[in-house]
Amino acid sequence: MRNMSDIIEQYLKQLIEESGGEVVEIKRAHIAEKFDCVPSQLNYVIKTRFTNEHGYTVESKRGGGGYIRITKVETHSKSDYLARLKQLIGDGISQQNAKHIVQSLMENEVITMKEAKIIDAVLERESLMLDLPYRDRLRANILTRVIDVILYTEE
Amino acid sequence: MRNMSDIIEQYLKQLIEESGGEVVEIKRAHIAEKFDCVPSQLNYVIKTRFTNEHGYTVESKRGGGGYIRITKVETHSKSDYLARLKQLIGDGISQQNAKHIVQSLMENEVITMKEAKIIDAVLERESLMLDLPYRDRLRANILTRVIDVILYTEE
DNA sequence: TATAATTTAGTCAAAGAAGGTCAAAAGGGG
DNA sequence: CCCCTTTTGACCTTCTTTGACTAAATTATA
Repeated sequence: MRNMSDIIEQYLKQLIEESGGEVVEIKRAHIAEKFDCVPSQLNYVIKTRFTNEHGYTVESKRGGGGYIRITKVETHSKSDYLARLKQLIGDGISQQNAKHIVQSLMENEVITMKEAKIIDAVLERESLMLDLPYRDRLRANILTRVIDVILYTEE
Repeated sequence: MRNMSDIIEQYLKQLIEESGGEVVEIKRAHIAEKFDCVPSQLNYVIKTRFTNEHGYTVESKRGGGGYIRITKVETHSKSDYLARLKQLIGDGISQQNAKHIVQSLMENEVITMKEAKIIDAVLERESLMLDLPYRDRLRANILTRVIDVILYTEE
């Protein structure tokens, strides 16, 4: 791991793993102290690596007994999971968020790495040949249809 | 060796060799300092000597903890065939012809049925949201890039 | 009980740390 | 000499780190 944010990301994922793979609750200041960084770095890590597109939900509470709770979104029902992704995509999506979704699909073993690479390649801005905001609309349209294919394809 | 670029090329290949022959990860600024050249010379070396055609894949990340990773990939055994398909596609292709190409890829076991369905879905006119003749150009562009991924993806 | 103090977490923008691009200048081989 | 390759540097984009300021909950106090 090359930087603090990556290290913290790994640490949090490990905590989730250890606690049954579903959820983890932390104290921001405590983690910050453990890794000798400012508390707001935790917010940065969460905002860039534990988004909905990545398949996580984050809740928190301030004040005494405050916490940050990161929950891994349930993906056991494939159709629910894919429906949720379609909702996230909506009618426009950035390349970055699309990549996060594809990554999530792969981590949840809905697609293979090769399939992920193919889909990623399709969704790159250089592939789509359009300017914003049309490009994000096109990307959303394509990705949604790909997800439908995945949903209706027996393996 | 007569020039800096050749020397750096050899050095990087040696690094790959030493690390098991597959991959090397460098810091651009660090290598530049070692060879006393400007950092962008590394980009030149990579762009001219570590391309896909040369059998390498390059990834990188900016910011703190950034890196450049060069991976040696085995080019696909069916590369002649894939090159021919790319030529066939040119800079425009109909949905029907695209389907034929995807079918051919599957029959030649270059892609699986699921991969074929995904690619087909991407290339349908309803996915591409454009009117002719732009749609056929977009389809050609996407399919060409997909073939490149297949070409340079380890199986 | 209302208010003040304390304890958490959130936001945002600036600074820092890489790598990328592009085009001009410099070299070298025919 | 001419053309192609290499070298160089100014400027750009992306990602990370940091800290000042803000907001919300809880706890202590008048």
